[in-house]
Amino acid sequence: MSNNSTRDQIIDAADQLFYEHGYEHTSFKHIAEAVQISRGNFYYHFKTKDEILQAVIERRLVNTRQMLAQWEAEGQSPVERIRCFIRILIMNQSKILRYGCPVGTLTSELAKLGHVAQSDANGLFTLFRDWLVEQFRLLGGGEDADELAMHLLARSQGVATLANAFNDTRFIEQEVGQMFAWLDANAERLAMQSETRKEEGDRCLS
Amino acid sequence: MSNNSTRDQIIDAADQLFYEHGYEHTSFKHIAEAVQISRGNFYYHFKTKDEILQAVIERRLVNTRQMLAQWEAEGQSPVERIRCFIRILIMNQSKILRYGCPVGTLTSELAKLGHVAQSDANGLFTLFRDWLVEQFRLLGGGEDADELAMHLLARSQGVATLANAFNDTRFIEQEVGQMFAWLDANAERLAMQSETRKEEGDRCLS
DNA sequence: GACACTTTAGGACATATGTCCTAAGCTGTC
DNA sequence: GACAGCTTAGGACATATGTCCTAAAGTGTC
Repeated sequence: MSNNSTRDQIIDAADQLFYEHGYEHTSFKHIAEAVQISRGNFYYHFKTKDEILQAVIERRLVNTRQMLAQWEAEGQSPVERIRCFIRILIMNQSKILRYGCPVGTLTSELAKLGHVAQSDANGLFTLFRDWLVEQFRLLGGGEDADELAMHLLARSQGVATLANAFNDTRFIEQEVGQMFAWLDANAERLAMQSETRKEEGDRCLS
Repeated sequence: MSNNSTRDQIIDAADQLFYEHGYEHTSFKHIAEAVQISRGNFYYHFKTKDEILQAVIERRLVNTRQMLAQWEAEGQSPVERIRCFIRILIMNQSKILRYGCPVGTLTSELAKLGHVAQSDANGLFTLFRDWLVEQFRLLGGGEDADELAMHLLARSQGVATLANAFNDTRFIEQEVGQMFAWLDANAERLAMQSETRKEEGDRCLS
């Protein structure tokens, strides 16, 4: 999706800097220096700071969609796919310890700034939410699928925030273990429920 | 704790503005205008922006300690006290929907800025953490008390972050209900465990 | 009323920032 | 080689910001 064009390099650098130092605290100059181009050149590609933010969010949306699609393509069970989601906390451990969750911290900042792009950034959350809802539905979650999805999303957000504040690796591992257990328990419960429902259906038919 | 002195008014205004718009996005001018004083007068009370942040954090620490002490003074059971903590999400609902958790968003921002006051802000988390640990210990949590405290802290953080992003009141209520249930289940479990331990002790004595 | 101390007002100053302009360099096509 | 279009460099410009200075106003004490 991203080649080596100046424009893409700018988005890459901005993406990283926004994550590490926040949107507001990142200036044109910072980004230009990171890419080693002049501010004038920068302006040629992006007229305003909002434009870069927009591009960064769009790239993140694309990358996230791609990641979710890959998890699906790997053809595992819904439970295994949800485990992939939980495992992000482990995979991105060191970054999370230092800068928190890229999605959560960005939406929080934009909410405080009253920035117009806030709803676009929220789209990142929605992406994960909808995907998780789909997985829980496949597990037989039915009406509860959204509640389960939001619950898991919230758990991982909280873990990222506290792990960042306390700089605590062990806490992440601890909570990830609990989330796995929670997932297994719910998967089993939902399987049993749909089993029961099937039997009831059979009884009605006979 | 806070009287009506100019200094206190400044801290009040800064506290609120830092929460609503973020530390970096709040300028000397914003605060001065909120208090309706000149920038010169402002400078008389606080030489640097860091000094105001320090004062705001200290005030928050004092207020939080006071709140926790009050929960204890009301002389209820540890479970009821922990419920007070969970209920913050309900009490401060409208603010959380708009600006997220005051503690979590501040520590996140300071972490990104690499600000020296980050550790002081983390003290706010530590305050809640230690207090919760104490409550869970009273419930018989023993070794697990810290894990339970951190878990609850993380859950409420996650709820605040997502409620803010999705501007969703119902989600807060939903999750608060689940946290209450989680608390009751754990309180019961811990009570049974310490009961068993007591019986084992009795058996050893006999 | 004189004096010392605290508090306030208003603006100075250097720096940083977002935005914008102009001229030069590069690249491919005829 | 000429030309057009894309890309880049460098700096201009107005504004905002954190910090700092000086003078005046207010306040209480003797």
